[in-house]
Amino acid sequence: MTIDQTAATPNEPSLSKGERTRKQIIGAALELFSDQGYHGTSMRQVADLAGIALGGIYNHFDNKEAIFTAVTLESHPIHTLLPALEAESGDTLEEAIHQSAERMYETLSQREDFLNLILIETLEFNGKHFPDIFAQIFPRAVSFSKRLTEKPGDLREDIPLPVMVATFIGMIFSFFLFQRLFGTQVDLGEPKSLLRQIMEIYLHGIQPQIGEGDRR
Amino acid sequence: MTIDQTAATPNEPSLSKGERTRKQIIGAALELFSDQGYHGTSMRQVADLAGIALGGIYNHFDNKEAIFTAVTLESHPIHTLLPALEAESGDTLEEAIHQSAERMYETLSQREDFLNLILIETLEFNGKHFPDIFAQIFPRAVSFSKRLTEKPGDLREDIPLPVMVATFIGMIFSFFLFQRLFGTQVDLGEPKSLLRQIMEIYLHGIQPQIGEGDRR
DNA sequence: TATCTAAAAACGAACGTTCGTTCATATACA
DNA sequence: TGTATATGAACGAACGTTCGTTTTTAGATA
Repeated sequence: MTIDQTAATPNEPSLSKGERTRKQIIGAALELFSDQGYHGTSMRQVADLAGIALGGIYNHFDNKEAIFTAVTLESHPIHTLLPALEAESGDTLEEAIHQSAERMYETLSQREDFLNLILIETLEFNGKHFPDIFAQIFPRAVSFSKRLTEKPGDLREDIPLPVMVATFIGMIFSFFLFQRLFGTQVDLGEPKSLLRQIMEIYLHGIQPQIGEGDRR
Repeated sequence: MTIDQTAATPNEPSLSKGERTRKQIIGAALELFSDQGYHGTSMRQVADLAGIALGGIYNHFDNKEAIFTAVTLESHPIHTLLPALEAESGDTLEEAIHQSAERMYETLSQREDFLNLILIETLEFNGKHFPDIFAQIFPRAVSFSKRLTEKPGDLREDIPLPVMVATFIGMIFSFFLFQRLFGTQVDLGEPKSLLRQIMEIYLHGIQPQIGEGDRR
């Protein structure tokens, strides 16, 4: 296959027409799937929102599930979340944790679809695509945890590092889930201070039980 | 396909015929919904699994959503979970937390459907039925937290009690979610000891930072 | 206990609709 | 001009629901 050059393209997008439509379809699908679930979304809805005729979708995707797979792998909001987890910040362990949590919060609250896509994956696909997603997450989570251990502030030795990282992610996750489930029913205060309190609970468990010299 | 009822509802002669089939329908629906989601489950599947003709369902329910509502309110696994949360145990705060978590773990691991139903509720119904469910949970969670404060072992004063309880529930919840998502990908050790470690993280956040005990 | 009977429940074909997908055809682009 | 893309009607299957009918149930009568 020859690589089409077309260096004289006047328009700014280096994307071909087909690639642009493809991205439109993925964008529409992401929005609809995360809103109504996979089985609750029809191809006609995707076509309408993407501004394309129904049949045209099949010029870009073999079938409905191929669209979901593409959304999962190419446009999954996890990609916007990971940088938030990774970004360097905080001199001490406590600062790093709090700031990491806060960044994840800010990112996640702008991407409601993130939680939804994970739920779809779990519920409607039984985690079918998770190995692929996980392959992207894992190395970065490892590097995040490595960086943690380099901060001043000791970690408990009776709890493995991966468990600590998983618990951190899990707490942030359940923070959002809880708000979604019971947010209108029970008042736990302003989100940001709630998250800080939760991270306080997390923090003082991953430090030695009897205080090392650190003071916050 | 296979007609298997009687696992949860044996042929109880005290119930009228109609009530028995109604329970069969709810049981089949619970299983199917939690497996494939709401939109992913057809009335024919429900009828088959319940061992009843398609049309017969409508002698007991107005429509499909009425079945889901009935599952939510009458047969929701939350009802098997709450007693586990409540059961009295442990003399100290630490014992009570660990044992409560362990009981919830044992209950939840026998009811995979619990997590699923909550996900369906969140994703496909946007939490429509949660006010009703929450009304059942709330008083019991309050009494649980009250009992916590009566155990020997102090609680931090800079974090509200409801936040502590919500975090506890959230951590157990995310413990299951994490296993579901990444259980086959990452090894965090045997579930029971993992849960203990997570609860260790939780515990040493809700106690005073430097262990001096005076309160209440 | 045996018989009768109205209501409840079960049945499965059929309805109208919507589903995912295909197709022949038209248009746009390189 | 030839290929990629767009179109929307059409397809068969599956969807939730309805319907007329038959069977079962449970209480009243005897």
